[in-house]
Amino acid sequence: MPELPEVEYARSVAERAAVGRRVRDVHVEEDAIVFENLPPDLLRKRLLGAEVRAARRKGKQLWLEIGSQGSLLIHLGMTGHLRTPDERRLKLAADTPLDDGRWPPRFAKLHLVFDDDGELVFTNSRRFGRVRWRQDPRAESPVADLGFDPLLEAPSVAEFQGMLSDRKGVIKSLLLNQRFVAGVGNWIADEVLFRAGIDPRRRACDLTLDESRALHESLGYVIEFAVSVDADKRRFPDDWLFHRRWGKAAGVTTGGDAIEFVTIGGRTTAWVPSCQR
DNA sequence: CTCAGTGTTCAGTG
DNA sequence: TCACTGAACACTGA
Repeated sequence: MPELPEVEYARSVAERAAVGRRVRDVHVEEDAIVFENLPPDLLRKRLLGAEVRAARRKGKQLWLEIGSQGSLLIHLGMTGHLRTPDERRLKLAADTPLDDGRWPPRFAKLHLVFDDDGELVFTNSRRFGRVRWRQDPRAESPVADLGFDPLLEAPSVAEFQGMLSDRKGVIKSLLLNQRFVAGVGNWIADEVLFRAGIDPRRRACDLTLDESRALHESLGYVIEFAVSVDADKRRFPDDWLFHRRWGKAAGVTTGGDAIEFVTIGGRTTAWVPSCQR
């Protein structure tokens, strides 16, 4: 479930299953919310017989280039996945109770079948995900409105320090602002601030140069590590706050420091007052 | 039964 | 106009 590392994994799943293939069959669920203004017949017409040329991503936005006409732009929302029969077995079978082994999976919204008999399914149980058509995604909303992607185009430390000094909002909220940095969600924002030792309630422009540098470093580290293990949370390092903010292990870090919760920008924020100033 | 939630948008405020 | 905040959205699972 989708912050940048999960979306990057979904992109790689789509790349392996779809790129270089032609679409032989399309099943579209009737869903005016998820498909916005995209009528099922039109979507089917655009996809059928077309070749998938590439699978790309910026922030949490993911798109498949379809022939030379345009791209199928997908946002996973809070509960979206891209599934293939293999991927389901290999990685995510144990990941969510929604995955009970059936194929096509529950909550399938779009089901593509390719000329090599491969398949790709977009699922979305709570319907915050979106499927859109864009001629040139990078030049149009919402991709055009995104800030930098920390994996693809991270600014230098000096540039990042300058960007922070221009912002007077709360740092946790700024990290969640996709127009500032694309791909950071609630748990990554908390993890990054924990690692950098910064109180999530601080104003961005009040951070010292050392703190800004630490934040730049931790943003790169957390995202690159999570991507390197295919966003598999079981492989995240033990000392990450991630493992300690929910469930039975919640409440105390591996170092023995108390974890507290506060609402910032409408989101539950986990932080460690004794380590974050 | 109630409520939180790995996300985004939009109305309202300063 | 800009920056920012908080509510609303849809629905499952705890």
